[in-house]
Amino acid sequence: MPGRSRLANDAWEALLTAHAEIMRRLAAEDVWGEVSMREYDVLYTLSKCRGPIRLGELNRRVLLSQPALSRMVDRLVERGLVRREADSSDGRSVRLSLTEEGRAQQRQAGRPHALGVARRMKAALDDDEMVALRDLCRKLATEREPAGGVRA
Amino acid sequence: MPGRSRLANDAWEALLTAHAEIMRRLAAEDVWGEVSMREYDVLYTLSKCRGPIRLGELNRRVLLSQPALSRMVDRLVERGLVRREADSSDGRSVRLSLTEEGRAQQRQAGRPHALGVARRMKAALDDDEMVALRDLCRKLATEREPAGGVRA
DNA sequence: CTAAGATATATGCAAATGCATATATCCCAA
DNA sequence: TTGGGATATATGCATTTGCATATATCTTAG
Repeated sequence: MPGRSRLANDAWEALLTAHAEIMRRLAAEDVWGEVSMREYDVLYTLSKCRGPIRLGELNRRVLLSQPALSRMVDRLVERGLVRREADSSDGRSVRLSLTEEGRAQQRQAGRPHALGVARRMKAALDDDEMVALRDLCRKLATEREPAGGVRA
Repeated sequence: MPGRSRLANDAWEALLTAHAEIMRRLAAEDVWGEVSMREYDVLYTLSKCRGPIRLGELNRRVLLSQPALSRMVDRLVERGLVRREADSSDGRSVRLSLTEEGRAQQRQAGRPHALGVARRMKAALDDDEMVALRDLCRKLATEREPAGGVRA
């Protein structure tokens, strides 16, 4: 494997490892109380959106299959945390948003969660490093799908 | 939220987003054929180890609950990809390693997978950036658990 | 206007997952 | 040596997930 590809894979592996490591710790420590971590992910994503969004839109930001997400939304609606309304301009679509209760739950779980995240990040990295990490990850996530071929 | 904690959370969120984004693309594109992505993760982890390792050791590197991993190993053993032998020095423990078939499958899935990873990373980042990302992630993953308290 | 194909979400169902707990073994103090 | 507690892995069971596909709606060539 040429050095550059090697490096690319090492970087990806490091990202994977860091992700897994921290996820595990956050899952273990935080008081997720009412909502699971995955549910929190959905609530948090909705909380960041100005208005209602489509299921597919939500799905683009949450790492779950479309059917799994559809059902998770079912449960959250059932529990009164999410509102699911018809889209007047497109009969196939649904508009999803947080209820007040959902927003409250998101905040309640979010506070200690954010503290745990901050504690770990700050323990490992200084400000410049956090900025660098943030920007590199954003760049990575933003990058358009490079055109097809397997041509390394 | 103080600026530094804000920054910490932004960086973490960026990492999460990059992870989800790339994971989704890798899952969609790659020819995972026989093995699922999670199974590949296990096979890959085993392939990197010199000798056999314990289930707990494997579990430390794979983001799955211990019971889920135990059963995934069951299936991989069933399919002849992993060897599970008793540990002579500790009756509670098992020693896990790849079979030849398992190693072959790992390589077969690993090749195109690595190409896909490299293609995406290289499309988004230059060499210096990949080095920086790798090192930051390693630093993050390595950091010892900061002592308890919620004292931000 | 209509039928064929795209798009957005939901469902049936088998498989995988997590939580709680069981089982087997190890370690150590008394 | 023995009993109590730790440690490593496995099991029972309800829930969640993904895959394939169904359903409903939209879009557009003709």
